[in-house]
Amino acid sequence: MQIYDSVKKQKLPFEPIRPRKASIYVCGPTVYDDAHLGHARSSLSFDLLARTLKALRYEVTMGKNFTDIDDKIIKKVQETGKNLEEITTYYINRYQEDMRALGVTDADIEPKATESLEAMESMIQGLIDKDIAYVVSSGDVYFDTSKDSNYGAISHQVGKDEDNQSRVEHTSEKRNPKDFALWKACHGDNDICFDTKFSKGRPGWHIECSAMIEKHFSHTHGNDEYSIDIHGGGADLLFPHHENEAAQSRCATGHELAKYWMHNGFVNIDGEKMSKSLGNSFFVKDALKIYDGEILRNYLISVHYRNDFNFNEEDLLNSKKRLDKLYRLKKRVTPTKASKPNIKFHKAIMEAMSDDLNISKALAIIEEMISEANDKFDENPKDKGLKKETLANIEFIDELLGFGGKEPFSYFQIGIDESTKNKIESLIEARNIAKKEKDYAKSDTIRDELSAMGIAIMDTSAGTLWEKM
RNA sequence: GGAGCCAUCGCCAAGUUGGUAAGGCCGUAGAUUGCAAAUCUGCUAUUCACCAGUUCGAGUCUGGUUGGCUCCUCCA
Repeated sequence: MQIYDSVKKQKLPFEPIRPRKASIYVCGPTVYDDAHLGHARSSLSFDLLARTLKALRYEVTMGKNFTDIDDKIIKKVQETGKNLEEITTYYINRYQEDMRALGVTDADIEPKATESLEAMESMIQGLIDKDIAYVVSSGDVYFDTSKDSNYGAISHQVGKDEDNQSRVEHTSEKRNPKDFALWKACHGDNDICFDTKFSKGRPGWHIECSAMIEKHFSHTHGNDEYSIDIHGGGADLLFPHHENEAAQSRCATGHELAKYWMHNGFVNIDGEKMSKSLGNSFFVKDALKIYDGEILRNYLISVHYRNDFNFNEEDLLNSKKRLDKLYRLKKRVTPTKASKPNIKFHKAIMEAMSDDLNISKALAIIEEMISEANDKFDENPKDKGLKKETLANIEFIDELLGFGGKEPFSYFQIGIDESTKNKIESLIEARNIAKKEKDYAKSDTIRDELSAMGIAIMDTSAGTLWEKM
């Protein structure tokens, strides 16, 4: 397995800390709103990574956090009058609903920040004791970046000159402009805070990941050089979030946070960055109202995870056509029992995915498999051995890439109710009778009627089949 | 001001340590079909934004130009 390490900026062979084991931690969402397509893509990228590692027989432990204490959540609490837990539970549930609809496998560990406050407190206290962190008069606790000689190793973008036009706000009590908050003291009565030895307040954004990784993963790795194998997240998190995480953990624990760092690219909508200010945020929930989760998944994983993704309907439809082809092939082999996937096919796909998740190559290999199988079935529609193997191929695709797992006839009938189905069936029957009597005018009229209903039909050796267009 | 990324057929998009351009969509010609649809077959980039260099050889390396984009502030 080769993965691209965005810190070392090169593809590296994956050599886990512990043989045959892979620990992955991905930065999850801050739960103050519904998940948008960007969350989906990040989730999907690392889902693909975990699936690939599992297929390579690694024992994968996947962790993904929920940031459930944060300024924006508090703002929501104040706006709605609901309490913190009501809000975060609501959005966590909705997030999980969405990700499951997209076929994302649940993480093994899904820690919440509010459940890890002791771990954060002790990590911060440790840093204060070492004089790497300091408490200012307001009660805020800052990390002293000048105490970490490796600060900047992750993002490579910490300049030596302090007089650059950085947009970091200058707080007079900070020792260095780059210092960041580990703990924010509470402000006013409406604030939500927790008591600690240093002050009443709440955690800064970066500390939670460090603390949660330490809490949930460190015991599995003991005194190794690294806490976890792979740390992932969106490309925007590289700086400052991951830089700061790495610095805290390094200074608090004496070992590096992660052996490999991976970052996924952004989702743009019709060429524009998705953002609230542009009014083009696309929530997964809204997308799911229009498109089936499997179709969305298939589309969102079709571009390499490191590239930016430009979401638009034309490409989505293109991607859906590719999925349709897979399911039409599945129709041709249904019903049958799967045997074993074709060895060459299996190997080729695994090789592609082992190369830093080369999904484009994998998809191309699938296209070849589909067209080869169709070709053979055109010659011999009853090739039992091939049917079993083809089904096994498709099941393998489903397990590794997470699509193609539906019953093929129902795939083409998503969103059509029973009574419509019955109507379609009887129209097809009437058309077949007309065809038998060579009354083509009538049979064509019926076909037009069906197509007006959005139903396409196809006469095959196995009878007349229909699909939702 | 600083750090970094990208530019391959009408569209989406691969391209390993440099060796002579995957795949899909669209289009088109044919097989099949009562006609369609589905399926299959053929065709569809002497060329990789531009310029210069290294090399026997460069989409792939180096330098420069142009054009997009991201981060440095909450952000997947």
